[in-house]
Amino acid sequence: MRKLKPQKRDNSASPRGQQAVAAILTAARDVLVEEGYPRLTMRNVADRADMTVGNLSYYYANKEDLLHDLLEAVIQGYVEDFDRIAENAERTPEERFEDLVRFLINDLSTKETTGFFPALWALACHNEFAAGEMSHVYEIERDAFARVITAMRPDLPKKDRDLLALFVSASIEGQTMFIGHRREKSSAAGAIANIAAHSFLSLVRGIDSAAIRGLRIAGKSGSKRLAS
Amino acid sequence: MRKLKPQKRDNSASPRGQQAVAAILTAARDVLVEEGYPRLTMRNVADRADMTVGNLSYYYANKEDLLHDLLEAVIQGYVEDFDRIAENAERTPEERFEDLVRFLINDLSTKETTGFFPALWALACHNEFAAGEMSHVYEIERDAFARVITAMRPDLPKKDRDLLALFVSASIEGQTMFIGHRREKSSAAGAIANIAAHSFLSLVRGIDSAAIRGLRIAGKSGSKRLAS
DNA sequence: CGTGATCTAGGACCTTTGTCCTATATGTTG
DNA sequence: CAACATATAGGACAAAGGTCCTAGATCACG
Repeated sequence: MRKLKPQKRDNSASPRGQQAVAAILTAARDVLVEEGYPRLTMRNVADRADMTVGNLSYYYANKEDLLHDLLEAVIQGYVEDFDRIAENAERTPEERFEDLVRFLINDLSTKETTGFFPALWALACHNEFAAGEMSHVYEIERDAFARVITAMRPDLPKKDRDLLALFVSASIEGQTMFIGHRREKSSAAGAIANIAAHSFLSLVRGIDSAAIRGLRIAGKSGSKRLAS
Repeated sequence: MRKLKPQKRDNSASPRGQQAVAAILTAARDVLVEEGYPRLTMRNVADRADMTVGNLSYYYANKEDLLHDLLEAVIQGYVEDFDRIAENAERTPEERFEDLVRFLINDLSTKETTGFFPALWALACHNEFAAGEMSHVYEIERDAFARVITAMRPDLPKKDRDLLALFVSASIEGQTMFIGHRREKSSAAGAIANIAAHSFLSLVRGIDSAAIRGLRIAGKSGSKRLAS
């Protein structure tokens, strides 16, 4: 949230000020993505935004406020993307499902996503606000999946559809560290997208509630669990 | 790596010293897991190990060395687990595959895993050594999967088996943030484990190279991609 | 033009942190 | 016991970082 000094409101947000705030948030995002959270310092952000610490602290009186606005702004960008895709009325549910999977996996390869999300996950472990923002963006993502899955499998209870959405969404996120921007397996991104589309589509098409509750069936010996 | 002063070798590692190093590494891991990387300071580690910074710096002259030993030690623990399971000769390949999936998902719920890995992922983005350790542990994990997949699907080319191992391994890691220790969906861990076992088993049993290369087949309209 | 709001630079400050040094303590070994 | 390696505490030091303050610059507008 913009700085609120006792005597000044940020209601104004004059054009110059808005531009400065935008530059600050972009600079902050770049620092976070390119150098990591420990290097996200007021001075580093100010330098990258071509201003001084003194000026930065005119807009953001403390680091916490800056981090809040930064997370909010970045998360908001992703939220808008999800909604746009999930609502594409020109596609069948199965097509929309595959669109979502491929869009998300494709997005993992961008420098911003590969750099931002691992930082967010780590931050969310010990920062209440980051945890909330993370919760928010993934709720939107799962909801997008859940709507499409509902169209594909109206027979499944809502609880099971939500679980499928959770599983698919989480599975896709997990690819980040491996096929993300400049990662070891980034050349496999295309094949992984194909496997993911195939695997998740088959899963949603074919699974039944019994399997989710762990009642074994098709072609397997009864599962004797490992001693943990 | 233990401190090597010019005049002293660490070849000795006397019993008292070994104990101190163990206490330091445990303390460091706890700080990282419970408070996050930014709070992993020499003083915090020393406090938790019930010693002074001066004494800590006798064992670790700098933070980088401490971080190296910490990551190495934690990673080594996981590596040993994977090998133990993948080599269990009493189980069929499909059983071993399911064992691996369920073991990994089960492990996500531990405080150590839920806290350590997100920190490692973020660290690996900008720290060469962390990237190497992360690469190492996942190589072992994928290799465990790849061996079992080879037994299940000897007909598939090695390249495809490796891709399946990558996809499965990454998908499981992605569950961490959601069903991990004290996470929003941790109560769904059991159902997610069932879905994962079902989904990944079906995938490995049924996929063919054509699907991995993106040649559409079963029951779908040809894929017109989204404009990115 | 001039007056008030907005913006900016520069620096001061205090705390945290990594690193280092020295004086003791503790243990081991001849 | 004497001598030596090992271990520990306590503090010093500089660098980095978050925060704050003040003096100007810039700008909108009457």
